[in-house]
Amino acid sequence: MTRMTAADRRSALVLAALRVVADRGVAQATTRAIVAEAGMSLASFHYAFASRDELMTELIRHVMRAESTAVLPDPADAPADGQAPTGPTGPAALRLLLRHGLGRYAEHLRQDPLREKAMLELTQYALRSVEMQPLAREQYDGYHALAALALTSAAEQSGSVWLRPVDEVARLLVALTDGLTIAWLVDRDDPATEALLDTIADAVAALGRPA
Amino acid sequence: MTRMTAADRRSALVLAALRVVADRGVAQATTRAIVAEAGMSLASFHYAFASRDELMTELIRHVMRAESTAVLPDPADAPADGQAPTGPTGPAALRLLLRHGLGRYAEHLRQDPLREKAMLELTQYALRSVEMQPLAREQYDGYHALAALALTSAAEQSGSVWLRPVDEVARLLVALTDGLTIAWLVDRDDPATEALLDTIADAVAALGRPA
DNA sequence: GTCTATAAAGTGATAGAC
DNA sequence: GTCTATCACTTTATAGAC
Repeated sequence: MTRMTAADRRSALVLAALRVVADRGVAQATTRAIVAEAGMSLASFHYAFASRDELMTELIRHVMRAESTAVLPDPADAPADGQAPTGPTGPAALRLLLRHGLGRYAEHLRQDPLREKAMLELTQYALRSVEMQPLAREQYDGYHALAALALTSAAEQSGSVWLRPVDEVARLLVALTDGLTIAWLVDRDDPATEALLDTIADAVAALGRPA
Repeated sequence: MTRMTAADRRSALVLAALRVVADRGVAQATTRAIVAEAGMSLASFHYAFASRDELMTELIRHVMRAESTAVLPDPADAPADGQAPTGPTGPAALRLLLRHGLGRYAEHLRQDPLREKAMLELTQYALRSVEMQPLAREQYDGYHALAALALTSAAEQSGSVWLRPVDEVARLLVALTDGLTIAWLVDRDDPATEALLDTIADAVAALGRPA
């Protein structure tokens, strides 16, 4: 019917696949379900992709890129590199910065739970395939680097230093977000999650001290 | 061929299904794969279970029961209820108790990574089904209760009290184990995981103080 | 009770008309 | 390039012989 470039068709199929995975899960993301969501014929799928696995690989690559930017703090909120702290400093300030960042993630999770559920499923899916496992690894390397950046920025902004290497605190932070995501997806307990965010902020802030 | 009671056959199929899920994933745990693993015919499956979903429900129920006991500390290590601390006390003792318990979990994970991968997959699977979702919720309620018990015991043993409600610290601990499990399954980075355990012990111990 | 054989539906992928 | 029609295979589940 409609003429599209192969690249446009691939990207449309990837986006449709993401919606299907989010709504119904990886197992139900069949080629037929995906082309129906994209409004294409089955043959168009195989014109754009050699196989379902090729699409899944591209899908995983796509969500990993998108996720990294989605969790990034608004650049307007961050001070320029190497600048001196502008607001209040000390342990309480560090704790507040952490609490604020965590709250933003929780809000993101509540607003689009299917998306985070899909991310977890896609990670598991990648872990089952030798070809895709490196993608999962790259993704988590990216998360760790991103968390390290955010933690360094928070320390600078609050005039603090970390008592442990920032990479280790970053791994802790990533583990915490994964864990709180699963916990919330399982019981959807908002008050418990808010309390958890407070507890996390306390615990992580205890790993810093005034510079 | 061999005569078995229906209950025996069901339990044999559940155990076979767990092996298949661990080795090849939930998606590959077809009825055929499961009966092959159990050394039965396909018809025997449907004699014992009405459907594949009925088996999966029973499998999830089974692993949840088993997991709770697997992570429990050796009763020989724990002092009797309400007893006064016997060893060293104070923040360092609390941190050491936490680090020890975390180390035991990490060892469990390293020794049987497929099992923990299967647990995560089964949780996701349960979250996709309205009938099985309550099972996931029960499982995590159980985890939280178990973690609260372990944390209370650690505080008693080290003569400490928690600065936050123990249920909140418990939720933190469960989130951390889930998160570190995913991180390790993704990159299998043992040194980073050991460092993470140290960092976790520091951060969580900071939530306690001497009684 | 346990088997073999098969039904019924779904899957990824392709052929061939246009 | 895009479609319909179909192939070859796998899936869950059942029928019916023994």
